[in-house]
Amino acid sequence: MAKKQTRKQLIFEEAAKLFRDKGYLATSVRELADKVGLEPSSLYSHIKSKEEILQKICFDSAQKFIDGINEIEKLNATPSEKLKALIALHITIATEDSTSVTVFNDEWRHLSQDVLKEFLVLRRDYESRFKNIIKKGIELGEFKNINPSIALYTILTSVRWLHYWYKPGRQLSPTDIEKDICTLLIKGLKE
Amino acid sequence: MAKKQTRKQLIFEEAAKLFRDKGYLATSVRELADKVGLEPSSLYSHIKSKEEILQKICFDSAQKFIDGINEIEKLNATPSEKLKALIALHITIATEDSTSVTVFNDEWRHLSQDVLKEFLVLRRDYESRFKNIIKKGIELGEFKNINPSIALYTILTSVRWLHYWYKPGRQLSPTDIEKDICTLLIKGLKE
DNA sequence: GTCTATACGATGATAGAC
DNA sequence: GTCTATCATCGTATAGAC
Repeated sequence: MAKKQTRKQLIFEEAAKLFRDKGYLATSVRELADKVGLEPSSLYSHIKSKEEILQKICFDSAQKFIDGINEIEKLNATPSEKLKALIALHITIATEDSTSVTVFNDEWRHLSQDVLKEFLVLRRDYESRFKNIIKKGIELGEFKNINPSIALYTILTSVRWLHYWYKPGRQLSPTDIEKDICTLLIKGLKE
Repeated sequence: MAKKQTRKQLIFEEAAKLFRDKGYLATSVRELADKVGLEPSSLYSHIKSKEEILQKICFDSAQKFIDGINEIEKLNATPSEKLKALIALHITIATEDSTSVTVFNDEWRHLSQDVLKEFLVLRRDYESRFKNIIKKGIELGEFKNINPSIALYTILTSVRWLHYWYKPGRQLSPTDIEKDICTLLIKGLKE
């Protein structure tokens, strides 16, 4: 049932790759049409607009992070364990679906006003929940007393290069990467 | 002598802000002209092209990082101390000149082919020198034995959110931020 | 240096035949 | 659903008068 790739799916996939490689604005509808083997106008039988594609990518990715943090919050676990799970979540999403995540990370600002607003609400909410876990850890004395926002953003962005470096064929598996990044962020680089 | 702001300087400054806020491609020459109070065509008495501005921003920023690492490599210091100095360098540049750094970070890919190539050579060289300091630290047993590339990119990107969060008026000074980020990356979040 | 006027290509998107 | 034809708009940049 989910075996056959519809043309619509193909369009979204090729668009994601182009958006990732060149950026949303630098990707033309003509170029996308070319990639999927259609005339530009034919695309519009499948999509409403170029922005519709960006919207889907951004909100689908956002949903993955939200689903992840929903599960993690439910865990009966310490803040340390939750933080580890969050880092793992980011690494999993970044390695399993690197194309979408790149677009989600870098191109969201080209969403049109109303949609952008909606997107930023989701993001702010996610960040706030992530930060609460850090705060709780500090409160309980599990974490060092550093500024929670600084910790949050440092951790959030410190996995944002993965999509650009990680290639499925590499010697390092996502698990290896996760181990090193967790070590670095939680125990520090210093021996 | 450097007191008077020339119109050319004003153009570059306003362009940097627009590129930062909207992205290079989303910024039109018409809009830039409007910001500096000129007709679009008049800009071309001061600049050769829109891309010339992007080039200047990217290469000027690159030079700051290169100057910084030049000095740090000369220090008679341990890898730990050099790493701290490198993190401080990134934070200083990101807080003192956040506009340019944002553009440098996010918009370099819109440089045209030849210039882009040149830029990537500089970046690769910088990253390689940064990585060597990490490798040396691992070799000497000062740092944990984690993958040097992972450490490099985690550290590099972990200061890349600053320009978006840091406002000169904040309660936290660049020194405070530097302290927390260094603690997090070097000693880890865990107490 | 600044202006008005404009070239001219690329853009996202639509109309309507098949 | 796909095509050809086309639109309106906007992009960077230039020409030439003042």
